[in-house]
Amino acid sequence: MTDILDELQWRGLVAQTTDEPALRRALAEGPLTVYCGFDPTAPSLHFGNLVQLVVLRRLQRAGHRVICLVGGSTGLIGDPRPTAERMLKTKEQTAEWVARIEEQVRPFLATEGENPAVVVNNLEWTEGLSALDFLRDVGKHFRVNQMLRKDAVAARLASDEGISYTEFSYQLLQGLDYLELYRQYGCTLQTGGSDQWGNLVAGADLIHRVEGASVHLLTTPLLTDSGGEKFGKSAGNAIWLSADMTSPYAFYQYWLNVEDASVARLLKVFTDLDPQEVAELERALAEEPWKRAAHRVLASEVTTLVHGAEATAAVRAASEALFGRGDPRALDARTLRDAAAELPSGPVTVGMALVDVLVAVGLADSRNAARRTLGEGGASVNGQKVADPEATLGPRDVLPGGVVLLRRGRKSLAAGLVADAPAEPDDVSRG
RNA sequence: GGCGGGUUGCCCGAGCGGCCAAUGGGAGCGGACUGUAAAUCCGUCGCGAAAGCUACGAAGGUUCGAAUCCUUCACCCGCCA
Repeated sequence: MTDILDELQWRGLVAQTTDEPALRRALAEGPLTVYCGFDPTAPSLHFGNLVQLVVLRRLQRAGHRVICLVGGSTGLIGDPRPTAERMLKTKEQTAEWVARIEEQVRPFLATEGENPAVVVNNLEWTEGLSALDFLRDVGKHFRVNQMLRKDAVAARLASDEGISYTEFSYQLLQGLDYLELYRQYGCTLQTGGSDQWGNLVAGADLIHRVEGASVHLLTTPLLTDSGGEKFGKSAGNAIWLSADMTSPYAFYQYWLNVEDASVARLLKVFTDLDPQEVAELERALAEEPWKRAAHRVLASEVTTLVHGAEATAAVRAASEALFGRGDPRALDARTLRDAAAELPSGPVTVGMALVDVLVAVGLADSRNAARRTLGEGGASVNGQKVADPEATLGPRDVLPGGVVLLRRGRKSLAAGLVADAPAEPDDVSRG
């Protein structure tokens, strides 16, 4: 599989492209310069951005020049969402997030060596642009009729929320980015999620009008599960790439728990496994689903990509210790402490009501919720179900290492940490 | 600038003086079934042990009593200019 476009297609990463034969030819003929933009809508990139990062990564490996654009200016405006107007963030806030994202993106791309990826910020060419120049030089090339056709814009016009002029203008800014990168770097391919198609086209059209050149576009499909839900949410929260927002443990667990029906697809998208290897894992999944071999590979590979091999090893060890069939009370202090370090945790004390313990370690949002969980038989201490809402933490619940393993439901684990583990003669921690 | 409509819990959306912590759906959470999967079924879903407190865009007011009525403000939508 030498053709990069073929590979991207096989991996399920191509939703739409401009003139496909032309794009294929251009990719084959020599290094192309490609860019993808990331707007700073949060202090970290998330699951959805990871798809774009792996596309860039593959293109770079195939020998193409990669530009990663961080939207210091577009982030100040906001890409219209179909549902509702965004809240404007302060310029300081945006600048801070831009800085974080610029750093976050680097490990995914080779930024040194013979074909280094370039990271740019579109504020560079928009900050000094006057409103008049913008309207004359950029605005004049856009037809409102066409802008109205963009899905998100159309949805907003149809809703009772409407759309501000600010957000309506977004596509001009993004279009300008492509033109700028075309001029500065000879960039002729832009990639993005399929929901970005309208924005990408805006740039390609602008280049066509202003420079008379035809440039390429490629979008990736939205990844959804068998219920049609977007991937990348866990319990309603986004899966972030930043370890402080989604811990490596939670990240690994997310992938490990992906529904069977989607594992093969995700392996193709996010790992470098070849068709044989994927087929092999698919067979393993069909024949011995309980072993979750494909899930394990997926979770390990992606966690390694995002958090590195070391973090992955720690998280795998913790997962295996905690979800092994054995009784957690049989684990030694060191294993317990290492595992606990990967979990959400909180300080607890002997004698504390279990209700408070669940809140302290973050397994319940309120004491009411904790009580409910207990009443529903959904909580366990060190693997033993506890259904009594009045229960308290006893000295015997403290495992070696001063750790108490709390579980809510099937798979939400947390660790209670006893500050001064009461000296249990035989097995208490060595520090 | 004028006239009319709107702002309800995570989301959608009912309620239009007490029976409303607020119908219904979705999401979420827990249980059963399993494989830390999917589908399905059941339960649950503001905070508080309770008294009670906080909540229906914001602030005031009327009333024994307001999400529901009045006033002002903010924001959104539509039509007219």
